[in-house]
Amino acid sequence: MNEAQNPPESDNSQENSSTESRDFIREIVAADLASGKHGGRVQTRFPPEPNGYLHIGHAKSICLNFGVAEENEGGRCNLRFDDTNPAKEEQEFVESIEEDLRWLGFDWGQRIFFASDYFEQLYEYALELIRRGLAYVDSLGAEEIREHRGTLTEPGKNSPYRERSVEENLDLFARMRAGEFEDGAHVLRAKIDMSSPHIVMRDPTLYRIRRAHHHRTGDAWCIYPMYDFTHCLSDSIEEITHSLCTLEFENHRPLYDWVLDALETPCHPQQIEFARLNLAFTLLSKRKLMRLVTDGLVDGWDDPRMPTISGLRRRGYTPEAIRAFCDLIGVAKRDSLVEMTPLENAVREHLNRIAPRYMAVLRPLKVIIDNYPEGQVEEFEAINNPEDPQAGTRKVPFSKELFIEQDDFREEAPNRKYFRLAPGREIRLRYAYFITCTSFVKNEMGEVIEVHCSYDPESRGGSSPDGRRVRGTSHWVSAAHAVPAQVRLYDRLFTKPNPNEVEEGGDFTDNLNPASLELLTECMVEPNLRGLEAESRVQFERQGYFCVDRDSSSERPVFNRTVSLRDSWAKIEKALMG
RNA sequence: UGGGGGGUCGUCCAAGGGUAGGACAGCGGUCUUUGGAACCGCGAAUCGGGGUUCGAAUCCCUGCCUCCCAGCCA
Repeated sequence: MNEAQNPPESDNSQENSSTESRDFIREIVAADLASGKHGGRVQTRFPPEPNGYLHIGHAKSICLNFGVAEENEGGRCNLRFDDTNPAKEEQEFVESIEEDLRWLGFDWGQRIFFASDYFEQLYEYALELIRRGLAYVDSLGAEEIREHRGTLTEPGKNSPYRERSVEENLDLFARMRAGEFEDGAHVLRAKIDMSSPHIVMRDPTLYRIRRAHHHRTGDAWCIYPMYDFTHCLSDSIEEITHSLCTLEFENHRPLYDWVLDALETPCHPQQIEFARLNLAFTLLSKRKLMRLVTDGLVDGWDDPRMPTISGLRRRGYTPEAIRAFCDLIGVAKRDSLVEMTPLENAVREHLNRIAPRYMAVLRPLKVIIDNYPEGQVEEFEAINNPEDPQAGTRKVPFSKELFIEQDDFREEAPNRKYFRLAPGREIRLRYAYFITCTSFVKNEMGEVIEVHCSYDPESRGGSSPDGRRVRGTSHWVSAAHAVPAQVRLYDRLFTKPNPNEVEEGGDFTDNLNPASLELLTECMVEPNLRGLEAESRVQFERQGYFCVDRDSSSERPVFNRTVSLRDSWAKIEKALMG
């Protein structure tokens, strides 16, 4: 939440120099600016429909639209809710969208608009279209309209109502508005060309009758304008110069231009299409994300496994990381499937710079230092962030009984490259002492439950006066001081790069990863980790970046793993095992 | 079989007739009190076939592959 107050990253400011390559959209904007095409203005807009939560795919569009505006002198970007379908839209979504946008670090000043604010104007435009003989009221049913539309390869047929007089159309349309007809009894259509090879041009529907409560206009209207009619006119009303949208709207551009050419409008914005983001192992479709939420397949829109902005936030992502990611992937027209790695890498990169370090043992194994005085407690000074000296230091208590990570001990060292604890092996406890394993204890299940060590008092602080080399360093928590915590480890939501790839008759939920959440309830963390604010982001040394969940309490902190640290030992081990 | 788009390293993005480049991933190394970070180095691509040209990722022809469109959704 506090990030919203931070100015956007300016690290890349030098990349804006003219020698840097620009994407094709910025290229067009620059050329238009140079030629004075839109009177030297740059005005974009981000036009979400409030029918779901924003996701990382929207972030791409947001960064593009707000970015293009920001980069140009006097450039502006409007926030406009495309709320023309009352059946799907809700106030909750309007609020979440604004919140996510602000959190991402964008500002639209007073320029927040709603397509529904233009309903009256839009209605006037429709009247004008009718007067010009360019629109008519069709009384065919939905089914019949579909039949008349033809197919991809066959032209459509004119509706028998196509040649109604202007007067009759005006009268009917007014009565549609007045509520004289049942839902679906009539529609207003543009009169274009039923034999057009562009299906979108075969007399597209402009208005439909729909008695539904609208989140803003309430019951004031029973007719609602369609996207194709609304969007271009809204753009024009707001004097947008460049209307950036995704590729699936490329087919609609002839209609976008037709409407604006058919009417006298303030201006004629240029629609430019770019490829939407696809992210491997997840889904970027509001409809499908909604399904995950409503079917209880995830824990709400902000489940940390969700690719939503709110999910990423709860997962521990930063706005800076998301923006850096959007920067990295670029903008083009070709379909692509972006790997998860650059996203993870972006957050690692940012968190490495800002996240304070702590020690936390996720899967504890008891270590007893036999030659350490019973009852003695020492405090060691630990560096909060080696990347940031300003972050200072903290004290961590140490005593005879500790917890280390189960992974940091083996009954037998597997190979020469293994630097961790094993009988006879010496390791360093971070910031503390060198210890050597002398023995271990197993339970009746054959599991190691206790490791005995001796320590070298000379190695206090983590280095030995004789200069002997110790390759392995383990993090640890003093048993007597440890705070029990819960940690949630997240993995990819789906098992396939493209979750939509399913067996005949199946659907995307078949590809849900059953292991996307692993709950660790026995974790032991250093006392300094108690009482952090929700959404605090930290690094657990040697493990990864974690974020304090809102379910956290000071008796029982709860952490979500944002992303693990790069783990080159895991790679070595994997390679060894073939 | 209609119309509209798109095909460049594993991935994402450049090069707009003149040495195919960057980022990420990968691999190798240096350093290291996080097997983290940082730093250094190495491999790796123009969808196919013709043509124009001294010279083609780029221009022309042709073929192939792929995405989008038949909502009273956006």
